[in-house]
Parts: sequence; C-alpha cells; structure tokens
Amino acid sequence: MASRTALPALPVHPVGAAACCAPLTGSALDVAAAEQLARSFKALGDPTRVRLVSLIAAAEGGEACICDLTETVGLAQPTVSHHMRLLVDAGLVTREQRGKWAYYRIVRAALDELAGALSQR
Amino acid sequence: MASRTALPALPVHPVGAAACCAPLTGSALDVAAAEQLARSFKALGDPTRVRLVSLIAAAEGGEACICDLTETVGLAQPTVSHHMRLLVDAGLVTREQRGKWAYYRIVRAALDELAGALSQR
DNA sequence: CTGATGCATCGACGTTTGTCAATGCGTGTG
DNA sequence: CACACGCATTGACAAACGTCGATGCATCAG
Repeated sequence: MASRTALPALPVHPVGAAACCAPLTGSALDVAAAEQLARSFKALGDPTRVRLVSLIAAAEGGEACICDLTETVGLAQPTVSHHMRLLVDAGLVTREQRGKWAYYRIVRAALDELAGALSQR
Repeated sequence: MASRTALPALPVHPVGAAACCAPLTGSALDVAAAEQLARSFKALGDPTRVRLVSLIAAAEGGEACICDLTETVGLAQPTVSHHMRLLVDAGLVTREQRGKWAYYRIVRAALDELAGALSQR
C-alpha cells in the first residue's frame, strides 16, 4: 500500500485544496473517496481499538506487542490479535515480527491524514 | 438562525468533563474517553454518512434538508433519515425544523475536536 | 376541512461485527 | 530433539448495523 491515495476531506467551507488531503468539508466527496475515509474511521469506531492505538502510541519506544496489550485491555488474546489486524489493514498501524513477538507501531502519517480530512479548509 | 443561540464550543455529547479533546496519542486513554471517541468515529465509519456530512458541508448556506440528500445519495428516504439521526446523536450535525423541512448543519467544533484527538500532541 | 408534501418511526430482513475457545504455526530454550 | 511460549487463524454465536416498505405525524396549499 505504498500508493495510498490521499484522503479527501469533508467539505465544510470553500472548495478544498489540491491533491493531498482533500478536506472532508471542502466540496462534496465522490463515492470512492467517502468509502476510503469511512474505512479508516470505521477502524477507529470501536472503543477497544481506540484504546489499543492509544496504548501503542503511549508505550515506551512507541511500540507494543500483543501480550502487553492483551493484559491491559482485558480481552482474550485472539480478540486483541483480531483488532490489531483490522488496524493494520486500515493502515493506521504497522506490524513487525521480532523473534517470538510481534511489535505494533502507530502510522502517524495516517492519523495526520485523517485529522487533515476533518479540519477546516 | 433566529431560534437558538450560537453553538457551544464543545458540542460533542455530555459524558465526562474530561471528554474534551482527549489526545488519542498523548497518553493512554481511560475507557470512558476511548468510548466517547469511538462513538464519534463510528458515526463517520459508514461511507454514506461520510458523504452526507460532506454534502451538507458543501451545500449552499452550509445546510441541507433530507429531500436534497436523499436525491443525491440514492438511498430511500427512511434510510437517509436514519443516518442523519445517528450523526445528530453523535453530535456531528444539528437538526432544525423549519416548516415542513428539516435542515441539517455541520458542527464544526465536533469535527475539530476529533481532528485534535488525532493530531500529534 | 381536505388533500398533498416532507420526515420520522416501526417492523423486518440479511449482513457485518465483536468476542471467545480451540487449534495451528513459528521461534527460542532446555 | 522436544517442549514452552507468543501469536495468528478458524469456527461459532449473539449483538449490532444498513437497508427498505409501510405507516404515522405535522405542516402547508387549496
């Protein structure tokens, strides 16, 4: 997914800027853009996943493994694994296997892009 | 804009006082904050609703009624009504009845708050 | 008053989602 | 090599979701 298309923004005001980060509130989005945005938002539409993202971001070194997360959120390991997969699929988080452990990191650019889509243009 | 005073600064639901601008990536969120954030994100987690928000924001005068939206998104009127209710419940949009029509407006502060939660802290 | 119009609500439906226990797979350790 | 450990995958199930047609409720026009 190296070629992640720029997220459009919700057009609230004037016509949005150029390519990067079209505003959710700039001009009416086409269907594809809306689907792309909704995909990302949906990934953050569950309390557990919001906590997971928050935990990873706040973790030492900016990374965390499943075992740490499982312990904190109080859900079964497969459940946490499942949520992490959704977050990775949405491009909000990356996964790196090191030995027996899988380390997850936030993709700041993705969050910034979402923030940009929500911001006034 | 005669009926009610200007929109308050922090429109998103009344949960906790601490619900204001919880930074997703600052330090680990408590469960309540995560739930509050997830509620908003979930409201934007459907392509149709993203389009609706976008359409309202881009509409002339910054407002739109159900009939306009129904026509554009190509879904049944009850469906659009349903989505709008979810958006209103999430505090992302306001509803104002004027005569036979119901006019919807974006709550900028709510979107800004979400953007803030996503931004680097 | 009567009819038409714009929306919300209700009931129903197939689909998606969140969760878990059981199981499988790769990695390091004894 | 054999075992323990961390994690992903599978299968199952209840709950939530998105959609629609039918219906009800105001409001406006005649």
